[in-house]
Amino acid sequence: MTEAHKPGFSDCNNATLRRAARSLGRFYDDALAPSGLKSTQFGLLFQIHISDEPAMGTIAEALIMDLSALGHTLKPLIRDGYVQTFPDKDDRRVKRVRLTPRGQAKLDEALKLWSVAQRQFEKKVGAEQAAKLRAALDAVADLDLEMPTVAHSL
Amino acid sequence: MTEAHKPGFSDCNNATLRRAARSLGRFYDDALAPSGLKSTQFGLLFQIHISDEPAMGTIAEALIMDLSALGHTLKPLIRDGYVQTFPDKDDRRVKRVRLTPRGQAKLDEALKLWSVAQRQFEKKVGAEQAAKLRAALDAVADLDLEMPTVAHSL
DNA sequence: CGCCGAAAGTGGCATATGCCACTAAGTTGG
DNA sequence: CCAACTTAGTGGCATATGCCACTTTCGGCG
Repeated sequence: MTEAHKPGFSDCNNATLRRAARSLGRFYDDALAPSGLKSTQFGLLFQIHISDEPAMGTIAEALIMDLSALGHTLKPLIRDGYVQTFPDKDDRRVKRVRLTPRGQAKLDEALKLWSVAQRQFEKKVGAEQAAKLRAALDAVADLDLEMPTVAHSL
Repeated sequence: MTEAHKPGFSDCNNATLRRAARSLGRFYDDALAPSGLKSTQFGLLFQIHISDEPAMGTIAEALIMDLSALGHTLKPLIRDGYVQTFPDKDDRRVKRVRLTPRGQAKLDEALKLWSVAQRQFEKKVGAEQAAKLRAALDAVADLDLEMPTVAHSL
């Protein structure tokens, strides 16, 4: 096996992932800056766009993010008039989300900026490689990881 | 499963990366929870540990994070007595960082928890695959991405 | 030596994210 | 029908990160 057993932190999958996320996030943020959107906001707007007036829980699940975190992240977008929420007709607990016309326009604007960054990235790493990487990341994200914590089976 | 993904533009490399980071981050956070450290804090402590009383700028560079962000992230760790800072002897602008004995102990404690999560992860995706993924992520993080920004003279 | 621009941090402000406790609203079993 | 449980969000609190505007030091340079 030729390698050490001692924990080399440089081998931490999570730390490596976060580091890459900071780096790439910065790049996409810069690209989107002219639109005034952060890459996270752009992603959120897009997710709403491709869904059909999704419930908050649905969005949170798709993005694998905490429901309350989504609620917080949504606030600036609501404040700026890009999205609006409305109660589900059948279940009053459910709050659905949709883009406003202004949000749609902003998304369209951001998409142009995004595609430049996206192309730039794929030019660097290769479209094929990028696709593989995304597939790997999706696989990781969808892993059903559980801590072998003994006392947690209830 | 239950993917709310539609083909096409939802192939944003950045969004995919963040999504995976949220997912994996939670897993490692859960694993480290008994120590009271977040995975980010653990990573930071470790980085300090493997460096030799690094300057803040050095740490920020290694982790590809904003210097001011590092400063903020460091605060809870200082407050809790895990790390301490001290001025560089030759350059009074430079602030160096080191673990306190207590920080070292906490890191040791966290390392045990971390290794469980790490092993769990690698068991799921395979050590080989994990290594490849980390390599790919490091490559992405170290890419010299530049926006083909149109105008401007520096 | 004294002014100037670069380098390293700090603080403030804003968004990103999570967890927890709590409320409101469906669901279900008796 | 009502109590108990479950589901969907909210609000508060804390950390994670970034950018920008300073402030303090350093390193030149005339």
